[in-house]
Amino acid sequence: MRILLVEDDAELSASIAEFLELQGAECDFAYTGQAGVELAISGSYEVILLDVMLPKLDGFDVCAALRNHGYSTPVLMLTAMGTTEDQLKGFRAGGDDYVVKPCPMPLLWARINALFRRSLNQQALKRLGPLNIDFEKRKLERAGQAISLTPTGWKILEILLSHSPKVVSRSNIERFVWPDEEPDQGRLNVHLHALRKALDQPFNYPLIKTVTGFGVCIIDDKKA
Amino acid sequence: MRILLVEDDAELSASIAEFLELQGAECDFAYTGQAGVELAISGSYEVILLDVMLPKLDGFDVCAALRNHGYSTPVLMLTAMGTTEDQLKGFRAGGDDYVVKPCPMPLLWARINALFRRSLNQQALKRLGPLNIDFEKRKLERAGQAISLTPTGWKILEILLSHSPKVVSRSNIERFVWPDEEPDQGRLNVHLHALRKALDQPFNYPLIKTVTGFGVCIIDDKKA
DNA sequence: TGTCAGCCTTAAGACAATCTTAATATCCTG
DNA sequence: CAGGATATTAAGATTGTCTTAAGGCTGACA
Repeated sequence: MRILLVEDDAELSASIAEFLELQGAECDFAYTGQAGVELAISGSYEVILLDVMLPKLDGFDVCAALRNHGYSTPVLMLTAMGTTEDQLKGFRAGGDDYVVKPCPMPLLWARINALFRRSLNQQALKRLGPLNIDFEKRKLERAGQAISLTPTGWKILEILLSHSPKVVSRSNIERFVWPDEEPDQGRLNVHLHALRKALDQPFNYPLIKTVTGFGVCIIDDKKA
Repeated sequence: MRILLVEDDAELSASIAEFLELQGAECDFAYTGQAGVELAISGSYEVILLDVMLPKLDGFDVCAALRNHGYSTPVLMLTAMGTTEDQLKGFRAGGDDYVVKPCPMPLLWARINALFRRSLNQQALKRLGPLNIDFEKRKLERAGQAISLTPTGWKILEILLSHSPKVVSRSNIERFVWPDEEPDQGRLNVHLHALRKALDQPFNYPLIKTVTGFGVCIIDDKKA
């Protein structure tokens, strides 16, 4: 998971980043609101952590700026203040969640994951080539033909779709499907195989491709 | 990874270097800002650690000087001061990150790696002459024709591109591709050859050139 | 409470891609 | 032209991925 951390206190920033990277996230920094906006627009982050108290452009401004630019990346507001008014202000600016510093790291991580999960699910209805996906109803069709998946199959499909057409590493899939467990590629391989059996095998060309050494991706591409 | 450490406290310098070398990095020293600038310009370092408090030319000056010379090597500022103003000053001079001393070595190492990784990813250079490179999709085209690479091939291409048009020494390539292993030019030659076979051989002129005694580089230049 | 179906995990072996080694050839530089 | 540096090739080792099957777990339901 790629996270953008916008926080002017370098020390705090460092300790948060250290923790996030320990969890396997990739963390970029911005130390000013200005830089935050620029990075958020250029880079592709899955979640943005945004300190409220920043010089000049504060967290609210950054968030509002992003939303005005049409960016919907989930934003988690970080702040030392805990009053209701501030919270409301944060949400009015388009923040998706709100955490009061200092907060225990595991809590922060949980909130980040919740946000990420939610943002993925917002793609209730999706299409990819011959695929029709409805995450809410858990209905899936390829070329008009219904396909049924197991819960794990859905999760794998979910993360593959959300990154398509990029390659997703096996370890990222694992972290997404089994967030609190030891990595174990064995089972992932089995589930991947099951997913392919349901999604690709009955049809004329595969959507799920493996890129040896890097991971897998889902693309609608008859050749590749 | 080659790191330049610019720090006037010889004792601190030594202890940092000891740790870095334990992690497999190669560490050069400068004890004055002056020497730091010269080394940074002559040698090719992947990351520069820069103490802020230096006699005469201080860290900010060194960093600014480098940027003015067109050098974009990532700079990690080291300092005992932790105020917001100092941080801002560091960043305005073009520093990429900021660590407050004393900081735990593993944290320092994490930041160095994060910087390094980011600098590689910032290859906005997704193109080089007839080459189209997409690291996220792991897709590569030359003159519109798809080329597939092995993981090692990608890594070599990555470091060549990130230094282009400069020559990259074989030992630097090795350190990048096999960070925790003994150097062994044998295999590097084999992989280089494979890369050329995929990238150059099927086409009318080579992009990868060897500069005997110094290393190799990737340039789009039909003559040279 | 016992049974069953669906799902998940483990394990083992097959297969494929990639890597390394090593032996030999060729190229450069002084 | 000699010697080191680089290139080439092929075989064998290693690692990554796929496939299958058996057994375990869990929740629904009688």
